[in-house]
Amino acid sequence: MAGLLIGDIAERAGLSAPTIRYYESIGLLAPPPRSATGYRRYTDTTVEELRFIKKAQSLGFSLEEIREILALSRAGDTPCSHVLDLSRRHLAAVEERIRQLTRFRDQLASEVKKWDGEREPTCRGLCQIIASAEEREPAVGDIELHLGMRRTGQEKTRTQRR
Amino acid sequence: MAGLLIGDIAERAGLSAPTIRYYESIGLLAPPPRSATGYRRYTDTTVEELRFIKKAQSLGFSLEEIREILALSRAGDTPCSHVLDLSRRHLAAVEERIRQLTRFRDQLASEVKKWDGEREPTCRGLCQIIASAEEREPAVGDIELHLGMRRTGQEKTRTQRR
DNA sequence: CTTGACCCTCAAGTCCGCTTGAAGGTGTGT
DNA sequence: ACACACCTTCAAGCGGACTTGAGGGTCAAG
Repeated sequence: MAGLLIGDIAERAGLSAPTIRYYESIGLLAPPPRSATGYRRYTDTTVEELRFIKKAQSLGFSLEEIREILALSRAGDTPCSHVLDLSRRHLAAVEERIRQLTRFRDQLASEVKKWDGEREPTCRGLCQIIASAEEREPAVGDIELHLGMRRTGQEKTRTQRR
Repeated sequence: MAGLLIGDIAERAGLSAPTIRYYESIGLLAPPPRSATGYRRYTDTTVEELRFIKKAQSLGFSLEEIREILALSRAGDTPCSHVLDLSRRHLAAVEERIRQLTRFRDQLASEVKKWDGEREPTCRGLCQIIASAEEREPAVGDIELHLGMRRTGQEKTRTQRR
């Protein structure tokens, strides 16, 4: 009787029950105690954890990173250069992304505004904005963040033949 | 003899040969002429197209959207409300994302700065930043852009029982 | 004429974050 | 007793953007 069913915390945290089982299966969430008949029994703290996960996710952390963060945070308040590293890498990635998106937004906004008025929108306009966008050269050791940057595959260098 | 091999344009555009074949297979890239022995023969304009694709991608357009844009752009300079729609939706998504990332950056930056000085970094700090982040409620009709926002599953409402 | 670096196709695999389905057990209201 | 909304596990599927592998052909240099 004591404890919330999986559907209850799913509803409170705003995700589905299967998702919660999935999180447990990948070690993101600790397995909760079970009732005599095998039902998972949760407490409100799990709801908090789930909300934390959702927020971290929306900020661009992957489930893997969140798992790490949660593990570290459970380990306590000890100094932790790893967390600092993680944060710094995120910060750099976020700043670069903001810079890039801002430039894109400015161009796109001015184009949309131009169209909103009298002119007929043409595809050329949009294409030119894209074409003139600064190319982002993914550097070695680039951040593997999920901030909308697609991973770029490794480019095997061709051996010169001709 | 005339024309670049797939490996050549791959190298010049900065992607892999299989990727280029893949793009062709999904109709993103027009099938090039072939040599007598079946080798794809490209020109420099394909390299330009591939670079365009890369840029559009880095700005958050999906391959599907890029396909659309390219199709429209090939159709010429004709008025096109679809492009305007597409641009406006992108603009809204980009602005929301910038807003969100900026808030996150500010918090993260101040925390990292605090740690950079004298204090010992703790995991709690990072966790608190995340926990205090504003939750993004994905609205109905939310833009399906790939700007780092994860899709949220539909939440089936539980029927009240107890 | 062999070696080795390219090219071809087609199918299948990968990663992430889930969702969906099948097959079955539980708990409560009527 | 029955319906019905829950719960369980395990397996498979999905979407996007690729990558990898198998099996085989081509072309230029040594």
